[in-house]
Amino acid sequence: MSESEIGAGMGRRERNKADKLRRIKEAAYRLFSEKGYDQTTTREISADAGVALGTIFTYASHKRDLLFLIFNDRQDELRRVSFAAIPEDTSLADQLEALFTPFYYHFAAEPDFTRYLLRELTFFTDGVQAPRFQEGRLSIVKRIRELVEDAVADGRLAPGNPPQVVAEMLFGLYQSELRRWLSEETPAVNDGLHRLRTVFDILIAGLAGPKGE
Amino acid sequence: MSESEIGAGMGRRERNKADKLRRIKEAAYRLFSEKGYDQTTTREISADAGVALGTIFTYASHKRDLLFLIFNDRQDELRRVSFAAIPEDTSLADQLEALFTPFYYHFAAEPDFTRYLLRELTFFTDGVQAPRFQEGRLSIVKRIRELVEDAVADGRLAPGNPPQVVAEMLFGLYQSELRRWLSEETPAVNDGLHRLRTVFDILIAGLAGPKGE
DNA sequence: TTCAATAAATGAACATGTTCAATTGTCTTT
DNA sequence: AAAGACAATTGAACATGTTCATTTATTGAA
Repeated sequence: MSESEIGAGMGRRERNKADKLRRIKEAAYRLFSEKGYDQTTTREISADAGVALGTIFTYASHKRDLLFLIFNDRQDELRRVSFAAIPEDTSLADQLEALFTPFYYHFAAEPDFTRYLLRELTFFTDGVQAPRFQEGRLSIVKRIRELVEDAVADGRLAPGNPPQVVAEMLFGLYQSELRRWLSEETPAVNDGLHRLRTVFDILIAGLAGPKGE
Repeated sequence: MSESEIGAGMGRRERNKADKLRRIKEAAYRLFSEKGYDQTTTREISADAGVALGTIFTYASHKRDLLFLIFNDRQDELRRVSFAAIPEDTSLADQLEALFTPFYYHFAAEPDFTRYLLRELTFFTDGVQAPRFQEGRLSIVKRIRELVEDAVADGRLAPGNPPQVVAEMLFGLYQSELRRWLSEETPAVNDGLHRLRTVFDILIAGLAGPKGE
């Protein structure tokens, strides 16, 4: 299904394309990870992938787009795993922690790459690959919204708050926590998750406490 | 006090420097606002400011740094106004709304410039001007923390939550709201502030409601 | 198989951010 | 005032992202 899969039913043209795309992804990922995004030149990537310089720009509209090209495949798989890991019949905080855990493990394994990714993504929606990346984020917010709605439905959360707003708050807090966590030299998964859990617990319990403000 | 102020007690050298800096700031701001950050070249800025190309890079370490060079002066003033506007003897939500209101007005007046600023600032701490910008953000978090501590002290908020974490949550929510708000074509101050207020109210009241989860 | 049509790949040329050795201007000392 | 020391400025040279006219490869039709 994905354009990167090298199937048998493809003609020569498609097979060559898929192969070039794979080589470009591999070269870009390896170089970005080893030397850093800024220190890697598009010429190096093209040489390493065994394609001409211009070919890079038929697969990614610009260098930034390469980051998303690389990450999009992983994101699909990550999201699948992450959604599957959400337990039922438990608290919203438990569910959210389960949802985000795979992301923390993945990002901890490649903190440099993740930092470049986060840096380049803000307000960046043009390009060939970036829209697919943004879609992925939206689908996470959507899943969180469903969790919130379920929790409200069976009384684990109070009704009244717009579920979309609540979902965006939770995702916003995740993002700001992620940035803080990645600011550390070598972010530890447990630290990051623990802090994220704390933050979610505070939002659920509220700052005012049981008696209200 | 600020290096950009053109005082009388300066020698020729310092006066020339201050004047060049002012011209560079003005040219960069005008061009960024008119044509956008990406569409403005450093050559244009240098020509417009009446300095050589290389001179740009003695005041800003790179193009990105120009954004912070421009914004830092404004940020100082903004923060002064903003802190002064915080009312006492009222709810934390009111205080936070007052704190952030001047920022929303300022950003609404130059949404394009603000978008470039936000885009470039993530994980970006090197350069000559960027550190001062980051300091500004830290001092806002610090002020929020004080507000939280005061609110806990006189019983408007429940004790028990680490004030630093709470302050960072509030600032994180502000940032994510700001990004969402600026994603709109022409962001309206009232819409943005209303949504921010909603988000703060939800955090203060908690998702679980009075009875707890 | 041959040929036209189309898609893909190429890399030289260009655009633009950044560096730095050389130059110019300012200040301090005598 | 002159000279030496120092700071600031300069722009040519360089590095690197991106474009695009040209070339090459693949496909489907005759």
